[in-house]
Amino acid sequence: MVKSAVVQIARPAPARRRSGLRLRMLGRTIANEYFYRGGSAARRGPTGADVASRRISPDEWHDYTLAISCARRAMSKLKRDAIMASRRHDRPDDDDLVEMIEKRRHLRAEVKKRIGAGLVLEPDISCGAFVDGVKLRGFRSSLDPILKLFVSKLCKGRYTRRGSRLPSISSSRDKASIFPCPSKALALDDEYVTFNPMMRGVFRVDLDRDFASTEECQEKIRELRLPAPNIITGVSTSGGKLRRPHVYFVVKHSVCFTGNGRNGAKALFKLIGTILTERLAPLGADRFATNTLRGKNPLCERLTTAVVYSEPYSLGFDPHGCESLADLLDLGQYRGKFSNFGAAEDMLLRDGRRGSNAVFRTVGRLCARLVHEFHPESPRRSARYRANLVGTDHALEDFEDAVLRGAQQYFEDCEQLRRQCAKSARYFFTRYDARIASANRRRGAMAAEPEYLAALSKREKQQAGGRYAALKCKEATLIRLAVAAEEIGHLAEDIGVSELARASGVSRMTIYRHRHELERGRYLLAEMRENGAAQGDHTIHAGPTSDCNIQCLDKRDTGKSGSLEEMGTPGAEHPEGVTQSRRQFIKRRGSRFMGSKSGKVRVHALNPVFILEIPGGSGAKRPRIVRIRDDVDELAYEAAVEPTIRFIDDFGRERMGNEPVIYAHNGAVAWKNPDFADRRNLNSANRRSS
DNA sequence: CGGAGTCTCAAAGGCAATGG
DNA sequence: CCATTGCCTTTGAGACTCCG
Repeated sequence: MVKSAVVQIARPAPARRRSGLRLRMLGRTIANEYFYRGGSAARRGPTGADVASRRISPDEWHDYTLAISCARRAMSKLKRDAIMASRRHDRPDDDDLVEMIEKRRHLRAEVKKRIGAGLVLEPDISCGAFVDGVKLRGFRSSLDPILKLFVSKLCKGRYTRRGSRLPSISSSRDKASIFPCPSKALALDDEYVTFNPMMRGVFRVDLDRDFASTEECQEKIRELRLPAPNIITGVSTSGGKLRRPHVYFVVKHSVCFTGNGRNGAKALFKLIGTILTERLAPLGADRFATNTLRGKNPLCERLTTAVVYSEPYSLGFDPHGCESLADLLDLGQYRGKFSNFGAAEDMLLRDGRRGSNAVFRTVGRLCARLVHEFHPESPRRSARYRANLVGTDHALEDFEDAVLRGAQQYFEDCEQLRRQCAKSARYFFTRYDARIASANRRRGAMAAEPEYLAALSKREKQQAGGRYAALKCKEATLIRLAVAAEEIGHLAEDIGVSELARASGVSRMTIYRHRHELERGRYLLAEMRENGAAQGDHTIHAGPTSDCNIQCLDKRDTGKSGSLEEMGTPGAEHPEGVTQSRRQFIKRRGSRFMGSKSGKVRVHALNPVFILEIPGGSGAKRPRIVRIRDDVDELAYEAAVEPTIRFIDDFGRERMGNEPVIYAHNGAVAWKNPDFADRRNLNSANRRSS
């Protein structure tokens, strides 16, 4: 028994990965270190024969694979040894091992059966509705690229989380009992799945009401002036109603939610999730949703899935053509309206009322906070629009008024307050730089503006970083000058240039440059001391801070941006009332499932052309293309659905072998896979589908 | 002669991204 | 993780002129 276990353990292929020469070198070094046998094992890893002939024991094999895994994760030797020791400690004994191997063998067989023979669904009650049975092959995710992307937002089947040997994907037949499933392929047949909590790329909104159809659901969402969801999933009742659907928005690049993830991107992700729920509240979205990391599974064959928009979104601006949710939702208007945003600043303002120069400080903070709302170069679109409409001078006046109104909440109205407000407002307005504007400069270039930084391209971020660095450099010089002047005992303006240069250690030229900003240096010094005192830090360091919160959102997409072609605006395509929409042709890249010739699809997030609906149960064999817009002319419409029809062809071949593939167009006209063209079948299918 | 003021240009220096 | 690139101002050396 034990011997057979040994042989089984050795079955996995030797760790000859093609992931790089360096990796192999590292693995080999460690292999040598741990169990050098002076022969082939060290060079190419142990084989089954090695193990069988007892030249390498199962324990050693475990050590070997674990050592390689540690090396791949670039661990220190100390940590590696600790992990290996702990693994040795709780390694299963031989009987457990045999059981484990049996389980895995069974699992592999299940997966093989699912992929090969297909899925047999028994008639059953699913999510509170009866669904009839059906036999299907293949996976629903083959039908549309967005479904595949959705799958990538789930955990892998096994061993995804470091330090955890538990399967990380969970699935279940109902909402209440979720259980871990060791295979992703099998988990995707269940009604509920859990998303990857570490890399989040899916927004799930739960709509707690029934809809007559998916078209109605999409229509209601459109009426709320929201971008089209990528996927709508629910169960169809016998009356054809869509019951309590889950609405999904999928983001192309997931946001890292581990400890190392950037706070800006996390904040933006959470904010967008909150806003989507808030805006969908009229349709029954639960804004106190308990777990947004679990949702109805669009790939489950019992549920009805509608693909409304098959291009993924991005959080902020994406140079490669993904439409930005921040843009489509007009995030600027929500600033300060949700918890965590603006609350801390309110506290600062309240606390700032004490002290000798309270007016000066409070007005300054008010200005810093409000200037974004009025400046013509503000990152906020609404502010830019308004400022350009009324003109810069008028915007400045408005800004002064707003600051005064704000200050009156904290201080008695008097001439001195008005003067201070006007002076500070002018100061902030004239020195406003949108690229480095931030509510809290000490935190880095654009840390307090998640919606803004996400909207920047890589180049723009670099530019902003450069400007920010330069600004900090200048401020450091100003502070040095202020410190030197203080040591001399006069105002910097009253000290000779050469003397001040000698005292401060900067060049004369630099002092000439900053002659008119010496006062600002004093202000910065005072501010720095104040902040330092608040944090119990009495050393003065004028250097820049290093904790910038910038998440690279376009890091991995270095491919050619050739998939995006800006085109003219055809009249038939014009969505009324949607003024800022960008119309694009997005060319889908060809792949195995999309057909060999990729077509051009005219799509837009605010007004998609059609919905691809895959019903649950036996209806899964009959996907429907539902037209949801009347203002598109026939030719444009045909061009839009054509690639999708191609996908369905491939999908159908995979799913049903030689059975005819039927898909209804708009619920009335049916096309059939031309390979199986048969007029008679087509007509009967048409009757069945309508 | 030394301080004040001006100009030019290359180097510095910090931030963000990238690639191995 | 680390070296490197790209980016953007600031900075400083050095040269020059003017003036008391």
